[in-house]
Amino acid sequence: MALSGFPELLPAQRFVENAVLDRLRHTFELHGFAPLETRAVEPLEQMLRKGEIDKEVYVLRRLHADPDDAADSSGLGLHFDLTVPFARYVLENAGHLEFPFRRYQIQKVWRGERPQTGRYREFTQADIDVVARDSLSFHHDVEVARVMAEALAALDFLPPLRLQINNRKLMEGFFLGLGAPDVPAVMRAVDRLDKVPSEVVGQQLVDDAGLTLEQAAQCLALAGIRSLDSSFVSSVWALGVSHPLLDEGLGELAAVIDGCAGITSERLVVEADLRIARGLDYYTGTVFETRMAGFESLGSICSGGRYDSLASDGKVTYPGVGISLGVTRLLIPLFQQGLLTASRSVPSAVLVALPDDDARAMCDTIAQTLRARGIPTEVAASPQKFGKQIRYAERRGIPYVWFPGAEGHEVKDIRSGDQVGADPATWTPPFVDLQPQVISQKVVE
RNA sequence: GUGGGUGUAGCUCAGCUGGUAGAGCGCCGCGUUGUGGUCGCGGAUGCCGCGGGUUCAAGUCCCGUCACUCACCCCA
Repeated sequence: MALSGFPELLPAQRFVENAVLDRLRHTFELHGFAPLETRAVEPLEQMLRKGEIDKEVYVLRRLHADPDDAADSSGLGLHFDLTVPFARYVLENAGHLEFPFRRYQIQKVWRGERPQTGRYREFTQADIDVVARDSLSFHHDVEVARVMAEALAALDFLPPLRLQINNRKLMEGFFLGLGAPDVPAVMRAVDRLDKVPSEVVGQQLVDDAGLTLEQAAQCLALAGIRSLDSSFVSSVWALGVSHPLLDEGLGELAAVIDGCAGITSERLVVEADLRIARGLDYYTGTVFETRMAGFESLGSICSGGRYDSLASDGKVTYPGVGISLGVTRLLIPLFQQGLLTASRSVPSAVLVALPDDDARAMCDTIAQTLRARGIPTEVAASPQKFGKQIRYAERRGIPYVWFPGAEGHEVKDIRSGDQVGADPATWTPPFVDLQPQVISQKVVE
């Protein structure tokens, strides 16, 4: 019985997911990010500090706990992201960590939401963050963007991606320079631009954020600016608004965009997009979102940003910058549309056919000889007709069937039908056949 | 949490104004007596989501319920 929102994968899909996780780990470690895993549960008060997501937290309770006894409640919940647990971890282990501390964390998280395509109750996130004590150099904003961009580019079987970057200081400075009375309200309205038509947002800017029609038009003009290089700066200047915070934000965003120059390919675009706002209010500077071509309705599949007070113990503040990839959100829709799978559903590259039960020992020896040389091999379960055994391999995508013989062995590539004499001590399949390969299909319209 | 849609074979679905369940794909077998795929022939498979009601009779109508799904909210 499938539980909605708690996806379970078939073996070929899990293989693809493993390939994604392997490549992410590889890229993150290549940049020196340390591996980290935190416990699955956090104290409720820890999680409820940020945002209004309290309803979404799965609470932990003993089956035999007395529901009427408040003291029997564990006070624990499953973590709903990896940022808040990381903040708690940094505070607890500050004495053992070297700052700036760079870590990656790939784990399941849980949210008690209503499931939908791209929205799950249990899903995997891959986070990278850099956190420092007291102050964090701005160049880490660039670093985080570059590392994730590189990691995304390494997932070369995905549809084209668009990493969109903006800056909260830029937006706030612009809104302040414009004379907006309620900056957060402006932010919320602009954040809805990808959901509702700009006329509606414009009306909301007037009605809810208290802007004049002219000010609202300026905000929409700002949100319409995007560029693949730092040319957005002059576009903003052309709007004639000035504020110190605006200049600071423009400088930071230009630095991030320039810092990512050279990463852009036909598969991954990095651009400044001044409509990106992010709902979460703890971001204070750089903000990231990522969209996947053909899957825009999923929203962002990789987001994050700069937060100046990720954690604080009262005396010391730990600012950070990070970005989080929604591995599950990314993969499940591709699986559902049949755009992504693996070349086979089992690791085996070779099936050793079993002529009869007496031959099992010999077949096991052949298999062991192949395995010793790194070739994943299984022996047929029963001495069925060879046609059946070949079909067994075909169903699973196993590319080779090995036929033992008294005078000599033969191995058949069942895709081509080619069958040749072979020695288990020396025969080696092409490298690509050793492991299942990720297969991606182009979107067909 | 709010609002819409849908629940029939392993999968995708069809089943008219109620008369006791079908197709395609897949699966199994045979043709092919130890080498699959193509082709041909044959075969198996259903608490028609669950509970109740109306009726001589319910997959079909009514009520309830659960599940799935889409949108809002929010977000990876």
